[in-house]
Amino acid sequence: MYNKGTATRAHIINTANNLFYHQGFNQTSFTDIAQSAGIPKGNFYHYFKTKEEILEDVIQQRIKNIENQLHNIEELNLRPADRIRFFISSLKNNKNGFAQYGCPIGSIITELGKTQLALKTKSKKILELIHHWLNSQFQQSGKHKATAATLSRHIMVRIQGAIIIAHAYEDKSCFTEEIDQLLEWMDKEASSAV
Amino acid sequence: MYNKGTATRAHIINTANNLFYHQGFNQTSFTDIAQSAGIPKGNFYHYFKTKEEILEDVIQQRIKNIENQLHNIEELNLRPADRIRFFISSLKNNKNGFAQYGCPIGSIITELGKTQLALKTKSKKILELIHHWLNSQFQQSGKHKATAATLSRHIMVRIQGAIIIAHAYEDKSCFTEEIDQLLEWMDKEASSAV
DNA sequence: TATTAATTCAGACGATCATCTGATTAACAA
DNA sequence: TTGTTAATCAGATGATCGTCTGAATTAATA
Repeated sequence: MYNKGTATRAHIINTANNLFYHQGFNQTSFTDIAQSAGIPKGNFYHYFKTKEEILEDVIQQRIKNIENQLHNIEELNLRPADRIRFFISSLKNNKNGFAQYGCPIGSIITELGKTQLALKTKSKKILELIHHWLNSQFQQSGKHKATAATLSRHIMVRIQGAIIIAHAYEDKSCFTEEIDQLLEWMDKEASSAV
Repeated sequence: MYNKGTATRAHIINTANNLFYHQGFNQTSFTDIAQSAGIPKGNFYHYFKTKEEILEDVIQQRIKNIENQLHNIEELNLRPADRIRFFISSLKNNKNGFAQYGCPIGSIITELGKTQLALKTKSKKILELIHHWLNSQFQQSGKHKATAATLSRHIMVRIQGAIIIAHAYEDKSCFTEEIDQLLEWMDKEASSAV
C-alpha cells in the first residue's frame, strides 16, 4: 500500500479549516487553499471532488476536536455543573481568535444559512454537539428536562452573542467580561432553578 | 430638471437591501440586484460605480430607519428604562425574519469582518447606533457611566446571541423566549444596580 | 524487472463575477 | 425647434471562480 496521500489529505483539511475560519467559506477559493497548502491545484481533485467535500471533512475534524475536548472534561472528575463552568471558562483561551475572526461555528452557520442550506445543516452539527452536551450536563445535575433545555440554550445564546460583539468591536475584553458574567449567572440562577 | 432617477436609485437601494439581508453581501451579485430590481445592468453604472457604493447607501438607509424607530420611541413619553423595554419587545415583530435570515446587522458585520474591514467599519455604525442609544437610556435612568456601559453591552450580546441561535435552528421561539428572559432580567438586575 | 496503482502537476474549461463602454432614448430649457 | 443633460440598455471586458483533464512521476507489488 502507498499512502503518503493520507498526510497530504490531512494537510489540506487543516489548511482549509484555518482559511474557512479566517476568510469565510465562500470567500475562500480553491486557489487560496492550494496556494496556502503549497499543493498544485490539479492535485486537489485526487482528494476532493468539490469544495463542499472539503467543508464536510473540515466539519468532521472540528466535531472530533470538540468531542475530544468535552471527553477530556468528563474525565476530570468534576460535578456536572462544574464541568459546564470548566467548559465556559476554557473558551477564554480562544479570546484572541474570537475577537479577530468571530466564532468558527457561528460564523459559518450564519454564512451558509443564507443560501446554502444543505451545508448549513452539516455545520450546525457542531453547534448541536455542544448544545446537547450542556443539556446533558444540566440533566445530570438534577435539572428537569425543560429547565435543562432552557438553561443550555441560554448559555449558547450568551456565548454566541459575546463572540459577535467582541468580533464586531475587535475587543477581546467584551468577550471575557461577558463570560465572567455568565459564570456568575451559573452560580446564582442555574444552581437554584430545578 | 429631470429626476426620475431619484426613484430608480431608491428602488435599487431597496432591492439591494433585501438581497444583502437574504443572501449576504458577497453572495449577492450585480446581476442579482439588476434582475431583482428589473433594471438592465448597464443602467446601474449611472447610479453606482461599485458594489461597495451600493452597500454604503444601503447602510445609510438602515441607519435612518433605526434612527426613526428610536426617535419614535423617545416620543412615547416613557421613562428611559421603559423605552429600552419597548425597544427590546418590538424586536419580536421581526422574529420570522430573524429565524430565517439572521440579524441584518450582525450577519453583515460577521461576513465583512472576515476580509473586508473597511466595509465592516461602515456596517458597524448601525450596531453602534443602537448600542449608544441603549447606553444613553441607561445613563438617563440614573445609572453610572460604567454600569450603563456594562448593561447596554449585555443587552446587545443577548439580542445578537438569541438571533444567532434562532437562525441556526430556524426556530423563532428560540428568539422570543430568550427575549422574554431578557425582559425579566431588565426588571430584576437592570433596575437594581446603579 | 515488469506491472499496477497512488500521487503529482501544468494548465484548460465554461461560467460567472464586477466593471465599463458607447450608442440610444427621454425630458426639459432655450 | 434646438441644444443639453438625464436616463436607459445591450453587450464587451478581463479576471477569477469551481471544476476537470491527461500526462508524468512515484512507490509498491508480483
